[in-house]
Amino acid sequence: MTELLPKGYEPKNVESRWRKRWEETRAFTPAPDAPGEAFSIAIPPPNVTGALHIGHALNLTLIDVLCRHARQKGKNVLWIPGTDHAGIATQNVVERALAKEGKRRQDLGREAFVERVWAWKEDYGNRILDQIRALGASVDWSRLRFTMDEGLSAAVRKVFVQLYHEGLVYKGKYIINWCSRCHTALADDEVEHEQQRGRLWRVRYHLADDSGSIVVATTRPETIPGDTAVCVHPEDERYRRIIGKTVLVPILGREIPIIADAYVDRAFGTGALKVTPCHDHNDWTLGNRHHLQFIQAIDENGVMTSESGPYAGLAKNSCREKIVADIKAAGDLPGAEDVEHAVGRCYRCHTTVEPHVSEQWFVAATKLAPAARGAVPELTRIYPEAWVKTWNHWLDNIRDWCISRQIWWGHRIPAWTCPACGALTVAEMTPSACRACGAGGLTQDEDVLDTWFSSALWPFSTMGWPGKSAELARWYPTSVLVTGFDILFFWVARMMMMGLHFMSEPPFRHVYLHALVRDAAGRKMSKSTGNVIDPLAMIDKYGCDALRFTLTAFAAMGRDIRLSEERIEGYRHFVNKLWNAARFALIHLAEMPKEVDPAAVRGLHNQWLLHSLEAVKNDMDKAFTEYRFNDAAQLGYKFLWNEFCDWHLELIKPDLQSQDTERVNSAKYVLWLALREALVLLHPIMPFVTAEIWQSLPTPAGKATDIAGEPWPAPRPGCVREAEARRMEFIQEVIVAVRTVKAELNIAPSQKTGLLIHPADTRQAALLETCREMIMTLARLESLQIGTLLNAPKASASAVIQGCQVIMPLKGVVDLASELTRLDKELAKVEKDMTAASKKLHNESFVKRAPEEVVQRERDRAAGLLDARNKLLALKKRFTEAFEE
RNA sequence: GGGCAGUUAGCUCAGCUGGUGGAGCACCGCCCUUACAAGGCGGGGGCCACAGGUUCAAGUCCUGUACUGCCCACCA
Repeated sequence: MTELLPKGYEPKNVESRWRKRWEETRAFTPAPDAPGEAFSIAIPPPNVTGALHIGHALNLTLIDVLCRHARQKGKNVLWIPGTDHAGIATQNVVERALAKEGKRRQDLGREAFVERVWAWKEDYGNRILDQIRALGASVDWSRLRFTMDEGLSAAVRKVFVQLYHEGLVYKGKYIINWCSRCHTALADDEVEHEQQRGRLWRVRYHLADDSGSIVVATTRPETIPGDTAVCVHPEDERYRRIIGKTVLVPILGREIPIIADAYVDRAFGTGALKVTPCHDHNDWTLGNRHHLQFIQAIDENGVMTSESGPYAGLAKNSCREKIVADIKAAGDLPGAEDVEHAVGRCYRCHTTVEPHVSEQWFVAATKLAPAARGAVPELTRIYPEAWVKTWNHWLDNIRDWCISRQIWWGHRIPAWTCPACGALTVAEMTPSACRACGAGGLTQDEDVLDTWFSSALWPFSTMGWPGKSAELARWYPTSVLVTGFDILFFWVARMMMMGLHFMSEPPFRHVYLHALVRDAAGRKMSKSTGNVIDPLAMIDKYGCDALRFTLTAFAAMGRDIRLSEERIEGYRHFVNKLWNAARFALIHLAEMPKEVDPAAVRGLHNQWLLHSLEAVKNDMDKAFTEYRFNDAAQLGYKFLWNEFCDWHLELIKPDLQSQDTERVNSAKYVLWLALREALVLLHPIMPFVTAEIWQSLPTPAGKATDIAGEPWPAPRPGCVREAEARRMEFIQEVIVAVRTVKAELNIAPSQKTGLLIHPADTRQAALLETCREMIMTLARLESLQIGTLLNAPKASASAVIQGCQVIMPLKGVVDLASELTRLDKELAKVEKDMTAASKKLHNESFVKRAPEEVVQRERDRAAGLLDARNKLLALKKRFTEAFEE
């Protein structure tokens, strides 16, 4: 005996109960030797910096939908959860927290500071795990990972050491991007370029031999103390004769050469460029090509160095003001103009990034990239495909990846320097002696690795690599990577490079890049704009299933999602609709109904619903497999609401009251079957409400089970019945026609009327006769005659459906004029369609060149329209006569 | 400067390989019909951004234009 569900769906208790149950029964902890095709997904590990945002909610929902669907399809599914230590980002938030106590990390010292970050990680990391739970993510908690846990750290060291010995990791002095606030080097893609208004100054450099001068254009006059050349285009007639001469650096008076290089754009500025190899990426290249001097004028704190003469000790911005003033005073500033130019900013703290020369560690991405590029699309497919071009372009133009960071939170670089001979020892374990000379007392490199270095190993490091784990054997490569396109390069490309190199197989078969979640106005959500939608608050307010359904329904490939609270509220109605449909069903399914053969079930409406069910089963399955999440959601929505609730539940109501037990059984069994399967179809998207209802449904075995373990319903070919479905649709059209007539004539739906139907042929007549009760109930009729309209009163409202005439006698109260307007409207529509059809059919080339089947369809249509028009005209004539009488 | 998306009903968006333009929300009207008013039933509303082209036939394919958004890029 099942209990009645409460009147309204209350998500809170239901959700927490199921969360707990699934975790306790280890429902999502797969055994490597369990049967089924392997299916695995590595979670994009959220940063332990703060709370999950709506983008995470989208990401986790989509992954969960795929995982639950894969389980339904009998696959052996592994979804490993975890979090990322997020080097710079986490260090920054902890430093900010420290600042509130008036402390800096240096006050604590490295060890104490790192401990403090670990404490933060415990706290916030756990909050994030709870949020993953809240979203209903069916992850395997027994395999939880963190990028800095022991196993993953071992993987990091192993990878670093091996790449070092292969020459794919190297240390070198290069120009890198320096954030003076985070006090660390950044990789190229950690710099965000932003158009900014700036000023372009023209500065005169005098020739050393006093034979003239050359004017260069610069946006960064504070770098003048670092100038080691002036560069012009070799074919620039204006400067040709002075190439090779020397000029004096303004104010400082240092003598530097004029060089020529085709890199210079003659049309820009004055066509002459000052070269500062230590403070500009291009100038660095020029400096190397022309063997220039390298002078560091700005230090890592953004302060002018001793090389800057009178400006030493000034902050770079003050230096700029002062040097411009000084040059102007010297009469060597012939002009200045406003320009738009790109400025690099730190992606973590938005401080302007300074190109800086220093010794750093690099991964030879240039050598690893070709394999990664080649893997797509043969070994790994990217969805949507539009991203493949971007992928290729990025990998083709890649530069070596700077991986050392001058911060404290992260994987310390496993490289030690010998105090005796200065040699480097790179090893997985702390070495006791120098590799070169055997001396002891080695000191470890102070730097840590870029956070993306460990993320790059995630798909295999989480499965136990470098050990030979059962997980790796069973589940690597992962089936699909689901992530936002914003980390395509940071993460996806690097995983590909590392995966191919260390596992000889790509880390994933598919990459599904989902959109960004924006606000209703299309703006990026951010705390500063104040337009964030907090997923937890939404779950609290509307329930997890409503949020999940909304995100799924909006996840159309290749398009951003504009989300607003109203949308979530809207889909909550759908969750509730399902709930109430189930309540109705349960009233009649107190006990398991007697089984009937679905392929031989009685009743056109039952056959129709089972036919629809076959279609939606098939279509949704396909949509899930092809990552068309929005289609899957919509298919489920339509089936449940429009077909199951709006039609079928209404159609079986008379059955359920019937004395005919076979009829009652058929209705109940189809109701049971359709609801049951609909729940399974919707379960990947709405796990909680479906689990709760499922549990209340009777089963043949008599006891409640867990829908999470229920397979995707098998196809039932015997239920595919095109002809019966078409017939049912005809009956529906008739019913809608009656309702429309009533509504438009302002007859209350509840007011029962009589009806006369004149079928177009005997086949229709028979069909209508079998569906007499359905029509009477759903159209709310007090009487129904099926036959000729000879004895119909002339004062009748009418409609024509597939040649079938539907006549509703009007009683005194009804407004006769509005029926005339209605008929005219109907006629106008038919005539418009007729004109279009006949125009087509009178077009010789159409008849001659279009496929026969298209032409025939058009002919049939025209014939149908003509018939409808004639019948409507006749009806109108009768009606008009009645009106006149 | 290059590249990639997008432009369809008031709003947010579907529309696959070309063959009578859809959904949800919003709006209007009638209904508390015993699962659901978070509901039922019905309705109005679109020269599918613009201009060409291919085709018997174009929202759909091609070319160009205009906006919008994103990505990449060393023009000081």
